[in-house]
Amino acid sequence: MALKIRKNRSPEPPPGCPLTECMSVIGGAWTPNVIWSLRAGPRRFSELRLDIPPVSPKVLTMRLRGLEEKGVVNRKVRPTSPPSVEYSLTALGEELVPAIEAIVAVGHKIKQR
Amino acid sequence: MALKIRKNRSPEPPPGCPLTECMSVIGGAWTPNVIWSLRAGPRRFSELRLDIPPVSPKVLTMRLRGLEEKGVVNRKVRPTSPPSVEYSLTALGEELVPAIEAIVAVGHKIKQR
DNA sequence: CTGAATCCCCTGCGATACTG
DNA sequence: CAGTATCGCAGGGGATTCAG
Repeated sequence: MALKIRKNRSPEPPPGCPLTECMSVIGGAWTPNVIWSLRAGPRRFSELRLDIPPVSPKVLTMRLRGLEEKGVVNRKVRPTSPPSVEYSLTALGEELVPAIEAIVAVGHKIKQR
Repeated sequence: MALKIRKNRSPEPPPGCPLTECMSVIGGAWTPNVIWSLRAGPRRFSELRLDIPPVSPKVLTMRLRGLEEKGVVNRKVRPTSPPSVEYSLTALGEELVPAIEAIVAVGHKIKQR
């Protein structure tokens, strides 16, 4: 009965390719903005929301969690009375700042047309 | 009547932001691979397909068209008997090679973990 | 050979409301 | 403050087929 087995379905380029590997890190919506914002120093959750107004808390959380588990950002919970959580770039996270900078630089060039 | 006008529906960060601007260029699936492939020199349609096997012709065309209209690649039709089209990076296109390189470099770092 | 046209599924993301 | 839960839609991208 025409049982199509499930065509490969590889929505993304082969994992293992460094290019793809990194794109999966910065590819999500708002991700570059988050990193860009963190680049200047540690930021709390709500501060990030202020830095990037249109992002919803859900997505911000998703990005932060994703980045955390990829070792790009640190999540430090401060046991204060009003809970506060501080996010910062790890060493690895710092590594991709230049990449983002390169992207921003090209962005300028593109805008100029 | 609580008519919330807003609802902006801005699936993407504000256009005008250079970061976003560039991400919209290299953000599509396979786009970085295409640029990466073109980096070494001009390539024809089918050559690109060989370079990036899993990409479908439809998507490849979409990417190429998108990149063309953003002034990143040149499309040169050769009026040969079997039609052949050559794609190459424009000056602007060359500009974003470093960005991709930076991304690839980070990709390596990430893989090493 | 280089695409254009179709179909269709899947995920990502937005919005909103609720909790510790 | 810092998230979590739920819902829903739109669009991106895969497969396949047709055309100049």
